[in-house]
Amino acid sequence: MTTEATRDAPAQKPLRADAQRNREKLVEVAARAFAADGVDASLEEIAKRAGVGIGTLYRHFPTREHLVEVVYRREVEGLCHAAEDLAREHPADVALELWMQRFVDYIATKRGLATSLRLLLTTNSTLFSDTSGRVSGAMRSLVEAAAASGKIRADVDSSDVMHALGGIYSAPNTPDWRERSGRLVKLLMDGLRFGATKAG
Amino acid sequence: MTTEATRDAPAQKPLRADAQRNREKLVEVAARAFAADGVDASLEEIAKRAGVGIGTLYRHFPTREHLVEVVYRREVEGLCHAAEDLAREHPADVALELWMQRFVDYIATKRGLATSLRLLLTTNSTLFSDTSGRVSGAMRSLVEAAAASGKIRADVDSSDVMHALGGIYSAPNTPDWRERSGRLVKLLMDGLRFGATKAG
DNA sequence: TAAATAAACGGAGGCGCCTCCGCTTTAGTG
DNA sequence: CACTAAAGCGGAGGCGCCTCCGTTTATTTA
Repeated sequence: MTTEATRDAPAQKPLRADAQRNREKLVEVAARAFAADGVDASLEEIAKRAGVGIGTLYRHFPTREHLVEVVYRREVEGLCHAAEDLAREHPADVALELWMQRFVDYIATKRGLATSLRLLLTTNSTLFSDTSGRVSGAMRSLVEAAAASGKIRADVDSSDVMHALGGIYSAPNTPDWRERSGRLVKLLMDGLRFGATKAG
Repeated sequence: MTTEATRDAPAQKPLRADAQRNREKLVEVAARAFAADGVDASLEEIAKRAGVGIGTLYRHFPTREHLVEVVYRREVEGLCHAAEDLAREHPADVALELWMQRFVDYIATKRGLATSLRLLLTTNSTLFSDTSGRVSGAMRSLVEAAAASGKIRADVDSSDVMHALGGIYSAPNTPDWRERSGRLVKLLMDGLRFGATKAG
């Protein structure tokens, strides 16, 4: 990687300071809006809350999909960062568990975006491979670290864990979805801790 | 199947005569509009051209997708009807060839609708299985009739022919797409006629 | 620091979406 | 035919999308 001003501005000439600020603010506000109201959140409302004109929003993100994509990438990025932070600050098994809980939140937003995200992911295959690669990479290092430290059993593969989490995504959209998913993660952790050399 | 007033109104109490008329006109106009301008054709424009108010359009088709679906089903229906008509009016091999040419037109519209149709077909799997079943059924009877009459070789399966036509759909969207596809159909027919018992 | 210029801003305006509900038409009924 | 209820109509109105371009601001240059 060469030097670059910031994520989201790869190989572009650096944005003017105000433009940079506005762009970041927009993404941040949009992330909240999409999470709260789904992808159909009003772009004019997003612009207003970010304190910019609608024109500014459109200059930065020529279509709604552009904005959704950037928000989604940011989400993934955050999830992966969290993996590193958690690994640094907690015992390996706890880190894994906390991360999986955060993963549940991530899936929750992803479901909010469901329809158009699905379209986006089939249309833009780069987006799909980029993000799924990064997420499963993050998970792999957490699982491997936990296994190496003896906090979870050593005979599991991270892809198995990923697969187990698949149930979260496909579970029906009931109101208690979040609690169910939380329990699923706990259950999964119990299974992973069972028979570990340094169970705790 | 029980008695039903009309296609598109299965198991509903029959529409009032004016409603029926308006509905049909709307579908007809929409079909043209979608073919010409893609799925983003203005619904208000469609309503106007059909000589009804926008409210009427929305009463019959609560969302754009509903309308797209009905138009698409009608398209498929027309394609299948054409198979029967052509089979009645032409020698079996000619019928098959003409039908495949019409199939090209059908694919052309389908491409126009591409993005939202893809979404619709993954969302609404009934639509997918219904239509693909009907289309491949139509093709099968044409191929079998042509094979039975000795106008094309007997050792081909209709699914092979379908597969061969797949190239039409996946071909890049160049301006000369239609001609290319026409040539592909001719080429395919030559292959099918080669070694037929009653080649002509 | 001031002037010059390129970059970015923002919101008015035009268009399409969709809902809502008072008005019109149809299909019965006597 | 006249009347009525139910079915259907339609377009005004409110909102969101997106473009366009005159105005403002950051950066560079002197």
